[in-house]
Amino acid sequence: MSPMVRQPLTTEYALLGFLRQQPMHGYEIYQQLSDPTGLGLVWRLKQSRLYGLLARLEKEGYLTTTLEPQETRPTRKIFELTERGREAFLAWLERPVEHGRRLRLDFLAKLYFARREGSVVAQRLIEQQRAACRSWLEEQQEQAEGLENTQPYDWLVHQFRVNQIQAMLDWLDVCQQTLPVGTSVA
Amino acid sequence: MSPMVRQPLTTEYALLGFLRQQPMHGYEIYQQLSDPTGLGLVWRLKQSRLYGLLARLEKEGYLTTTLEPQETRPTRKIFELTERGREAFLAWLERPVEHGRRLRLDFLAKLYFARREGSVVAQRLIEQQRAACRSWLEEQQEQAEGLENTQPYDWLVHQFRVNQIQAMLDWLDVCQQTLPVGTSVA
DNA sequence: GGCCGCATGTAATCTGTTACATGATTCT
DNA sequence: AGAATCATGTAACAGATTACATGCGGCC
Repeated sequence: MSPMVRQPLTTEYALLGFLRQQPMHGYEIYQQLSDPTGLGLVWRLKQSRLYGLLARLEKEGYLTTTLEPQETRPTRKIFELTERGREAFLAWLERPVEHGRRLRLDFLAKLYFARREGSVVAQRLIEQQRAACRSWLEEQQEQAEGLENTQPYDWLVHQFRVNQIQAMLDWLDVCQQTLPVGTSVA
Repeated sequence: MSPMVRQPLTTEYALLGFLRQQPMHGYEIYQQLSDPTGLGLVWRLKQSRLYGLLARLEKEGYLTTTLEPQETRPTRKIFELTERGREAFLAWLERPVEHGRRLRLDFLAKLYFARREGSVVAQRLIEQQRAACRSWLEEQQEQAEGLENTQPYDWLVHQFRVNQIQAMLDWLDVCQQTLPVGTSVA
């Protein structure tokens, strides 16, 4: 049996994402992700949990820290991405989510960071996700076939999913259209 | 400070729902809810967890048990709804869910049991839920207003929600139309 | 005098998953 | 011989929320 390496949670990837721009201490990250305009609209994280996740990410080698003492306030712990952290983040950023229920939080978080990376990255992510959604849609439509009269409840369940996925596809279309094409950000 | 009585989880209401029809032992409930045609399509529950939840529901007075010894197999524990359990279940059944993310599991479970109660109950539930969805939709549309050019990410987030809610409303419409009108089941 | 902002955490509790345990019977 | 079915659970762990703890400075 292999030692089984833990994958970071979406929340953790988001923390790595904030540090892409520049090193920051915990409280500063907290303020950025709490911004009700921006990721705060989608994602909520308690302060205590934030510190716990940062500590774990450091332990697992995604982050390094340096201490910055202050005169009157508690010493700041400045977090910085390691190479491992940078790679893990970028790999996460281009993977589409693997289930419809993951659009609401995970995909919206990916989109937030992908847009920061520039519209090439964002367009690629959106296209990947569209492909995944199309394949889910087909699957659900197949499974719904012929059920309408024999298993009305099952049919309704599949119809629910079909409608939700169709709405995601329409929305991804809007995303694609509102993004500038092919610009890359420093 | 009041003692703060715990509300059952959706999973627990579903267990109460199965016992609406007749008293059953744990393993029998497990089989019914694992039926891949029916609730099993929506809800998954591990056996060990099932027994834990049943024990808690009994402790909290929603269920009573009687033991039924068997010759060769372990003694069965037959669960039966108490009056308190019956009331809690019926009250849950007519409450719409209070957030869009709850449609996928919670509402589909309610619908499953509401249909068993008869189409009067189901129609009422659906109508309640439609009203809730319409109010969410308005709220999201309001919040999206004017954001398209100033806060493109926030606008996309609201558009995502608008699309999802709109798809729910369309689907609820289909539900209403496929149900027989005003029939009541014994 | 009391609350908010800065800056860090620990501890308890709850929900849920995974793994393990038992032991007879029937099916392949 | 081995797997599946019947029928019950316990124990360990992981994720997430809630509450608690500390301590200074500035604002009303």
